[in-house]
Amino acid sequence: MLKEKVTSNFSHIFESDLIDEIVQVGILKKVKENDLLLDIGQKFDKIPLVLSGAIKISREDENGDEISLYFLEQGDTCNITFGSGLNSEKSKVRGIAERDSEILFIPLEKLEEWMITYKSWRIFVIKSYNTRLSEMLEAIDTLAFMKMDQRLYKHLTDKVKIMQSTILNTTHEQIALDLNTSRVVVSRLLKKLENEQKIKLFRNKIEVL
DNA sequence: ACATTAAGTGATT
DNA sequence: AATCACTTAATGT
Repeated sequence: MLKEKVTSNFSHIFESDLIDEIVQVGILKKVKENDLLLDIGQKFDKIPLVLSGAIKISREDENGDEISLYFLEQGDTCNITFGSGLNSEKSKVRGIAERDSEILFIPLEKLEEWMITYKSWRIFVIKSYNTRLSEMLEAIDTLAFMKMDQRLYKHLTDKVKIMQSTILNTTHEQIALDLNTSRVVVSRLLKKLENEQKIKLFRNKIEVL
């Protein structure tokens, strides 16, 4: 059953020997929406492969203000943990389950081993670094160049993609936290979007049209 | 019925 | 775009 899940996610990338190894050493963990998977400052000896669901990766400043950077989706891995893991550094980001998810944890030693034994693994790691860097750049662009109203709309549409639903069960307050702004600002801009017929507002609920 | 939480709004910086 | 100060609306106990 675990094997099927790994196969369906990775059979196009990994040779069957590697998939067998992944199934052998991987520890499957089912997490619920809003579960904390990895906190800032935490050490880790395992690497997560996302089999299903989505993980929100966020940063935090000295005052405890948070800002979400990007999401990990199925087939993704948190590559930041590769580098830091090998140097036994502490995590610089936080990972929270955005929805119910299945995560396969791989022990760090295996990763090093596979880097040598499996070409497909090397390629996977490099590619994953690449996509993560792209997402990072996108996050920077968003923060640096986009105004709050654009950022808000992007956030909503991103979330629709992640949740695979146009109905978002969230509050203005929660959105404000993700974007590191105030609730009042979010409320006003949402109202504007509603007037533009882009969304519909309810209590604890937003429908993106 | 009352308290709590979410959301709407004008005014000010 | 943020903050204050207040109102209104929805929901839980």
